[in-house]
Amino acid sequence: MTEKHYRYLQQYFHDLILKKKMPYETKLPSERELAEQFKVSRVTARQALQHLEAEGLIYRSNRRGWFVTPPAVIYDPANNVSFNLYVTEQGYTPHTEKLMQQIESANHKIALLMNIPLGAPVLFLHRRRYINQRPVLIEKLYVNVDLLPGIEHEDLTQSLGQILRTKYQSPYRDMDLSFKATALPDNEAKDLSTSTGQAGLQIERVNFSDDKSVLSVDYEFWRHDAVTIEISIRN
Amino acid sequence: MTEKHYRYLQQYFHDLILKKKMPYETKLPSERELAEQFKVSRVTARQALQHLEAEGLIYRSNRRGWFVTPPAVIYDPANNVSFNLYVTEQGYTPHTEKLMQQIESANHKIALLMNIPLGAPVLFLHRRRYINQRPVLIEKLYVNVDLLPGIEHEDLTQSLGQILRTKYQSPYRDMDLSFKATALPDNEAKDLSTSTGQAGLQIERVNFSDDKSVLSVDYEFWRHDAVTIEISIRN
DNA sequence: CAGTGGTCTAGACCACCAG
DNA sequence: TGGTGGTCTAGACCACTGC
Repeated sequence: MTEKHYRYLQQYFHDLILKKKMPYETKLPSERELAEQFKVSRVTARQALQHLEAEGLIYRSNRRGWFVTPPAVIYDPANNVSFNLYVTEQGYTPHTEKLMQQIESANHKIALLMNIPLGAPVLFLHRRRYINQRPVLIEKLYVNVDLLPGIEHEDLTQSLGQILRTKYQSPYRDMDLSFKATALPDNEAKDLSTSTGQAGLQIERVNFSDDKSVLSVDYEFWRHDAVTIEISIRN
Repeated sequence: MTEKHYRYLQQYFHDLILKKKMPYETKLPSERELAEQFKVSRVTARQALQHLEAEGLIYRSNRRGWFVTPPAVIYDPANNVSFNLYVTEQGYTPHTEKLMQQIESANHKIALLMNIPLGAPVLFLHRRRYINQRPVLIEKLYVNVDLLPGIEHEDLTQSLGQILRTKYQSPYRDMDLSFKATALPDNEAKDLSTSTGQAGLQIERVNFSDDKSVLSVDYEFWRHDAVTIEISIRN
């Protein structure tokens, strides 16, 4: 027996979804139903579902069930377009939720990056961002308040780049980017109402001003199936 | 009972590995041994191992066992440094294996990208690249032979960028990059001797010459735990 | 050949979500 | 409260690796 049982179930939904027979956000039958229909144990059905999840074709939401994944949004971190704008331009509906905002003391890493004293005040911003009501991104931002006085009184569900450009005449220019495919940490997985250990894409971004001082440091955790990064390098 | 059994095992090795008590490439005990030692079923032990794998702390090699993951290499696709060079510079040993090389007819997608007729000859190159004897990257390359006559007679285990620079005075300059965290396709998973559905990082790169013609199109599939992408954007 | 991970079963209870 | 996914057990056989 070289046929793997879970492959049937996987292939079945793989084909259905790619042929667009199942619209985005469609709920799949329950694991118990699938197990019965495909005459496999529930464990085997789950294995198939987990493979489909890894392929990015379906996702789970907490204990509510499995759903067909909508298309990934295309994101160019080097291009200073706000989340709200590029999501809208691609035909989706963005939404940003501020989970926390507070002035913190810079820890070692942040102090070093921003070239400020250890313990100096920085603005910490914790946001959750949605595409079509689906939470796709957790963002943790550290902002240099010395360079941007009063920033904490702005509407921080907006794009920071936007605020800097319009209110501070201090747009992002240069940046250092880092990407890593890794499991979402437990907290971020929970905030994205997915399961612990779920695959994700981690982005770190250090934003510099014209005079090369660090305006902000940005940590982003994306659902792996929600985003494709595209960057053009032009010399 | 709020304690999850698999968490004990996961935490145990998580701590051991982060405290560097287990050197890279150390083999873990077998799943059956772990199940017995931690008094859980083998299924539960496997779940813990899969979580550690998602974290990038351990990896599996075919049916040989589970091993501690070595550190990820840092890769800047925008910087024209060859694989051999940047791997070496970071203290590891690179190796490249040519799996296949042949002249093919351009399919629709490649013809469109390269702006050549459908069916025109292109050089297809299929390579596997290793870091410290561990296969980490599968590369599929399409090269514009019209612009680079004789390229098929070069030593194609070398960096293509290197060859272009030294032999053709036609270095890569501009490029379009795309990244996506996704499961490795079955063939690539097999070539990397990991399991199907394993998390990976997919990179697509279109390389342009000085006059904006397309020199090559590059598809890369990395083990997710083997690489961190770093790019600097300077305006 | 022995040992490994890969697949699979037929149950069970728990934690959480929605109505 | 009923249904969902999340966790878990104690087995079993298969496919492949390495000796």
